[in-house]
Amino acid sequence: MTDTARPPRRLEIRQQNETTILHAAETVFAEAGFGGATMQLIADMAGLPKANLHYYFATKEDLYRRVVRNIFEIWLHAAESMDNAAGPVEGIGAYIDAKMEISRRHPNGSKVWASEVMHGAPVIQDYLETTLRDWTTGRAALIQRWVDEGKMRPVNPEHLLYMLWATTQHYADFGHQIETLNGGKPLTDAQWREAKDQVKTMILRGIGAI
Amino acid sequence: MTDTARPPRRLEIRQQNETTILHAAETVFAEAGFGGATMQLIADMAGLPKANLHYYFATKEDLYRRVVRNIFEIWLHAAESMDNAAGPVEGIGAYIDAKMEISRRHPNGSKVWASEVMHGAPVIQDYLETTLRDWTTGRAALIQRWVDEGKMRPVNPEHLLYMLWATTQHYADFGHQIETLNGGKPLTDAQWREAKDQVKTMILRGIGAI
DNA sequence: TCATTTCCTGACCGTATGGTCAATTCAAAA
DNA sequence: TTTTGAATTGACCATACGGTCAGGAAATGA
Repeated sequence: MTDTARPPRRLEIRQQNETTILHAAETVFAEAGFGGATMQLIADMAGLPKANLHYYFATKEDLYRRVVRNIFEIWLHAAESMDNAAGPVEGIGAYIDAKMEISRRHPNGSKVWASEVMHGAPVIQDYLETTLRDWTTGRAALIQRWVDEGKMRPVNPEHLLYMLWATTQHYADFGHQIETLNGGKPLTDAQWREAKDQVKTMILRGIGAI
Repeated sequence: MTDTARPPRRLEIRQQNETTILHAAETVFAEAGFGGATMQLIADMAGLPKANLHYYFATKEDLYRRVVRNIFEIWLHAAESMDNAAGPVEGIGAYIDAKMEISRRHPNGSKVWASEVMHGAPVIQDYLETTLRDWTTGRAALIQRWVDEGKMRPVNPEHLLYMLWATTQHYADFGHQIETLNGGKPLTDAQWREAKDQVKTMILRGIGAI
C-alpha cells in the first residue's frame, strides 16, 4: 500500500533543507546585496535557526557562490535555444524568448548575478574567464556565420550579444523601476507579451533579419 | 596682483571636502554596495578621518542619498538632448550619445543607481514616483507624437525607453564583464565608438527611422 | 535493543561597524 | 589682540554580525 515514495529520509531531509535555504538566500541576496544580507535574515526567511544554515553551508560566501552559479546554469541552459537554428530569426528570436522568460521567472537570480558582476565579480571571475568567455566566442562565431551567409546585416557580434543581455535582463534587474512606472503594478501577461514582442521586433529589424 | 581667486577659505574648505567625500563614496558604494560599504573604507579613500565624514554627512544613508541623487541629476540633464529635436533620428540619436558618454565617464554612479533600484529603491522611491515618472510620461508622449507623424514605426514608447536605458547603462553596470570578455582590457576609443554607433544603428533601424 | 552517524540548535565569542563626543586647532570677525 | 564659531580628530561605545561548539534528538544499520 504505502510503498510509494520511500526514499531514504536522510537524503530527503538534506535536499529539502538545501533547497529551502538556497531559495531564501537568493531572495535576501537580491534584496540586500551580499554585504547587506545577513545569515539571520536568510535563516528567518527559510524558517530555520541560523546555526542550521552553517551546518549545510559552511560560510556566507559558500552559500552565495551556490546561488550565483545556479542562475548561471539556468542561463547557459537557455542559450542552447540559439544553437541548431537555421538563422537569426529563429535563433535570436528563441534566445530572446528564453531570456525574457527567465527574467520573469527568476528575477532574483538575475539581480544577484548583476550585483556580483557590478562589484567586480569577486567570486565568479573564473567563470567569466572560462565558461562565459568560451560561450561568447562560440556564439559570436555563429552570428558571424549568419552575417557571412547574408542572413543579417554586418554587425559586431559581441555588441549584439551585450544588447541581448542588456534588454532582456533589464526586465528583471530594473523590475522595480518598471513596476513603479507602470503605476505601481507588475506587468500583466499582455504587457510581458508586448515587451517580448517589441524586443524581438526591434532587434531582428535592427540586424535586418526581418 | 594677487586679487585672483580669494574666496573665503571656510566655504572653499567645505566644498572641497564634500566633493572629495562624495567622490570616494561613489567609488566605494559602486564597488561594495550600500551594505558592503563602510564609512572607514570611504574615509580611507578620501584621505580623511572617519569622524570628519560624520561632520559633513550625518549618517551613511545621508551620504548615500547624495551620491544617488547626483547621478540622477546627470541623467536628467542628458535627457534634454532629446527635446527640441525635429525627429527620432536626431532626438534618440543624441540621447543615446549622451547616455553612452555618461556610461563611460560615470560608470560608478550608474552602478550605484542600478544597485539602489535592484534593491527596491529604498531611498529614492519618491524620486521614481515623481520626477522619473513625470519625465517618462513626457518623453513617451514625444515618442508617440513622432509615431503619429509617421517619423517612425509604431512602438510602445515605454518599452523603447527601457531599451534605451538598458543598452546604454549596460556598458557601465556590466563594464567588468565586458572588459573580461574583451581580453581583460578596457574598451578602446575605437571600440567605444563602435559600440555607440551600433547601438544607435540598431535602435534607429529597429524603429524604422533610418 | 544498541551503537553509530547525521541532524539540529541555544548559547556563546571575537570582531567590525555606525555613530558620538570632548578636546583641540584654526579661520575670521570685532 | 581678543573673541567667536567652524573644522578636526583620537578615543570611545553599544550593537550586530559571521561563525563556533557542545550536547541533545532523530534516523539508520547491526
